[in-house]
Amino acid sequence: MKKTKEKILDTAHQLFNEYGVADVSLRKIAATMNISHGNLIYHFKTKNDILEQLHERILIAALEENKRFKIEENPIIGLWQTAFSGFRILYDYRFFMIDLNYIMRENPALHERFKGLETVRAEMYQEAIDRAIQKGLMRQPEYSNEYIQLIERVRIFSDFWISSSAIYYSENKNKTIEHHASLFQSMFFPYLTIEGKKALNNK
Amino acid sequence: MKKTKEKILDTAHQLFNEYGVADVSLRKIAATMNISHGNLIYHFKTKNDILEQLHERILIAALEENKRFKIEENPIIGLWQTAFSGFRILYDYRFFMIDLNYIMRENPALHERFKGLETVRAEMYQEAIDRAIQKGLMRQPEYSNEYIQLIERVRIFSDFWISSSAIYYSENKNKTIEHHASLFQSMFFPYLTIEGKKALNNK
DNA sequence: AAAAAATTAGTACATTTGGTCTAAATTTAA
DNA sequence: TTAAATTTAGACCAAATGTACTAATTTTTT
Repeated sequence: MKKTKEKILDTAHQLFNEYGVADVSLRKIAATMNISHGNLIYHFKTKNDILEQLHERILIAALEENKRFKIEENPIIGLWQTAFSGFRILYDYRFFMIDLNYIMRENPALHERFKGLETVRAEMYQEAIDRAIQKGLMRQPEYSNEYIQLIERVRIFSDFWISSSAIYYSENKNKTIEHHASLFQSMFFPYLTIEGKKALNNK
Repeated sequence: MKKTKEKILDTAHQLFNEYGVADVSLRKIAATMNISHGNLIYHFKTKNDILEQLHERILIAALEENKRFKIEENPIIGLWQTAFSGFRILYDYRFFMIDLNYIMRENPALHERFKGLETVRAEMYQEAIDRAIQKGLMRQPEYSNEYIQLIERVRIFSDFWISSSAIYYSENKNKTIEHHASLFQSMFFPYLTIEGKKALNNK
């Protein structure tokens, strides 16, 4: 009977998105779902425990969403697909990215975990770009760390486009995601070869 | 006799950088500087009042720093100079960028002000790029909104490189700033013409 | 020097929060 | 059906916070 546990996570998720992590207390969560404070504490001792569980949910959701795509022979398109599916998930859990620094500060374990995952992601990007160069879809680098810089800029964009949109836009979900997906693509555009661009237009 | 007022701002500034805005209370500020709580309240009713004053300080410091540079004939270099001088100031007030979303959420007036300033900045960037194209330093856009997208990506980078560095780096100030200044430049690199690149190397 | 204004310390109060504990109620297992 | 385990409600406490207020002290003005 883990219904309550799940409902706590659902409620916390919703309140975090609405008010920000810092402004939501365990008591507020309990009050919102009409259970006693003691009951909530029985399931989750601290807010950090809830955040860790929600982070697990994010990872699982992202993994699930990613499975829906078949393997792409064009590494750039494959990379975009992975990124976009992540975009949708993260938007649903946008409190996590908006309050990223706050969460990392309060929860060192999550901080380390998050950094580790980003390392994996960077390696994946590096491999995709290498393959794209081999296939003649992206040009050779003009200086040694050109693509390392691109990857880091892509990481920063991926980590903070939601924060940015929270400040500058208040549009609906789909518009916001599409807009930033387009921005994401535009980061790669100048590095594509003629063939690389052609391959995208045929899609 | 505004010594106390100034000292409150100094202390708040330092504590915000160290612990984050959400975790610093008015009482903590007063305790840190050994004045009574009532005294602090006399000068600043709320934390938002302090934040607004600190934001003023940021703007003034950025303006001052910017004056130190003479006008550049190369619009790209001019743009970089402005950006880098802003980088240094913002790093000193990094709490503001790290807790940007939190601050904007709690303080709608500051939120509007911040958005307004970003609009001005975007226009400045657009003008610099136009001039760079006219001078043959940057290439023509390959599609209609290519440079609008670049500018938005630059904005996101400028707003959040400090947040990113807080998560991924714990190095010293100068190294961090130099690293991200280099990343900033690399955003423009693929759009420069041969002449544009030459003009930079001669610097 | 005296009066007025500004600054400062200190007290008191209501709220919120995290944390602990107990007893009742409910569910599960024997 | 009864016993054991789990879940839930509710009370209690201590710490922190914002807010309001008063009185003392210091500074400035006249």
